[in-house]
Amino acid sequence: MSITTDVKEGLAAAVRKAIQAAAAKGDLAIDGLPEVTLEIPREKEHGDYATNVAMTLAREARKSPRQIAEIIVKHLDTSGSYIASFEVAGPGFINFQLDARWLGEALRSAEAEGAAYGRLHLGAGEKIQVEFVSANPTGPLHVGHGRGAVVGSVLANLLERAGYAVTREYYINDAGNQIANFAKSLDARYRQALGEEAPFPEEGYHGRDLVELMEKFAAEHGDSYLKKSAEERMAALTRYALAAKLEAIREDLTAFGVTFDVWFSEQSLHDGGELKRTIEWLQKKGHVYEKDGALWLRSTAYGDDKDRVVVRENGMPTYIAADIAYHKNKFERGFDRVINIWGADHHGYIPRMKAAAAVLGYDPDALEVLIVQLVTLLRNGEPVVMSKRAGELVTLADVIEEVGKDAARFFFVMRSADSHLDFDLSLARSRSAENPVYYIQYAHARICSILRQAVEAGMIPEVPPGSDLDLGRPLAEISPGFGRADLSLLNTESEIDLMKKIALFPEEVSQAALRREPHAMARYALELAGLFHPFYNTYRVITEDRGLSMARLVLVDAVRLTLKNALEILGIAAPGRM
RNA sequence: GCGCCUGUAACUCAGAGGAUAGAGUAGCUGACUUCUAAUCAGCAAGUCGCAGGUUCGAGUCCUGCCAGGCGCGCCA
Repeated sequence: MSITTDVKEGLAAAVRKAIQAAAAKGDLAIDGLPEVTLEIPREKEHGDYATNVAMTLAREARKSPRQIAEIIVKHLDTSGSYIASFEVAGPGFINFQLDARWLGEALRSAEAEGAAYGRLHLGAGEKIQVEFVSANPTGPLHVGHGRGAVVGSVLANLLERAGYAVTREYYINDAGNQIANFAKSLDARYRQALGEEAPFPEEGYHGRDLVELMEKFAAEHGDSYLKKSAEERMAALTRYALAAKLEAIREDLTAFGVTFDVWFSEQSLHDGGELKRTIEWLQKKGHVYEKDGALWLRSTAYGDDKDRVVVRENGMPTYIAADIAYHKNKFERGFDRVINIWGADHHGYIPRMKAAAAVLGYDPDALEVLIVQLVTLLRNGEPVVMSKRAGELVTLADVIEEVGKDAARFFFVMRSADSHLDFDLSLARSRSAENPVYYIQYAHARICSILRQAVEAGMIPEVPPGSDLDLGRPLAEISPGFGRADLSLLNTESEIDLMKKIALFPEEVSQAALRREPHAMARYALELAGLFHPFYNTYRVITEDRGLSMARLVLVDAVRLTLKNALEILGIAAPGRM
């Protein structure tokens, strides 16, 4: 799968064989084989990989960990492996030093795979749906949505790269109370646009966007809608405004590098009768009961702390009713797994939604909810004051305009989702050393610059069309000399660190995907760039020594490809010049 | 009151039970006739919220407290 997993599995197999041999000879009194795990030690002096298996065996084998480690090591067969040396150290670790050849192979596989480096087959075609953003179309997207949008889109990218069949979906809340409310707000704004003194609804949507929208509508249609019935008028205003708001949302998100495969309308569940059929099904199966004139879902039977109303006393279905129908629809579409990304203010909704999945006969674990904590917007270190009531808020579009798409995406995804996020606008905007986005992109641009120089120096014989070199292709494809480079010349600490980091990329993708931790990819990119810049400042790539130059060109090109792949997952540009 | 998230350097945060807890920023000292200084080298900075427990080993797991955020609707 990847060179690091091969190496790890090879080491684990060798250790297992040694334990087996020791047990067979009676040196170790154990039944069965323990699980052998390999880790990369924090301290370099502790080798490339280490195992703690001797410590875990101590109790069973009734010997000290160090004794056990010595016994294992005595039976260790290193032939045909990458193991160059090993030692027993500390409280009973077995540390392995590897032959540097494996790093050369890692570099070659990064080069050979190019844009596909880090593509895995973990998912084996499993179908996963990621539903995210799903912001109410009644107002503009704000910063909180921005974080959810980036976390969702990076997670979807990661899962796709890990080999899952991913569907990105946006659930449009275009039904229910809030839409009625929306309609009343629109009606008031429409009348106001026509010069009437229409009262604004108590719980209305105060945003300026609706004022502008209705001014536009009034300009287009005049007062013709005042002559129609209130019902007819509000329906028309709502249709008009929803279409406009949704289009604006779609445009904002597209500009932000966030796209969806499916836009799913809540109203369509009402219109198509799916909602009604779901409620009937729940009734037939006895998952609901009547009380106080309302219809309740027995969600406590599946771990929720109270039962939930699905149909109100007045006969109107609640939000959860539609959501149950929606999730039924999701599973019926054949998704093996459904991941929802919600803001922290919705976390209390998880148990009832899991209960709903269980009621529907699906495994509640097939429904995952990723909670994204709140965002605090800062400017010059001070919180940006926002009043939702007065309609004063910084929208996502404002943020993108102020700091740019790349910086905004990076800042939204750089922290773990369950950590509150301080988003400092002034920092994100600064084109300076403090800004981690540019740090990463600059590494990429610097490498492209080196490669351009290499073309001029005649080291790379064939130049791709355009010759700007911010291409996605590995140079190995266009330069046969790369295949012959002697990578054993890469032996400084800086170069070895870089090679190790590159080798780790597929594993990073897999872990970030499986643990649902998109921020790990941001961190990885930062760390890889953080190894490149010191290398760049210490060593020259293009020198009189042609052999060394070629080896270093392979190295920096592999860094470039890996950075580009990481940035692609993050949805951030990898510029060839800055 | 109950539930979820958070508490690690002055600040913002990494750190799936491992060995001496890391990075960036801010502070201080230095490096551009060099493949891009949007960079680099160095110095300084810690009772990992507190108290118990589990373990050969705990920032990491468990329990209880403390502090902050967010929820606990016939709103969505």
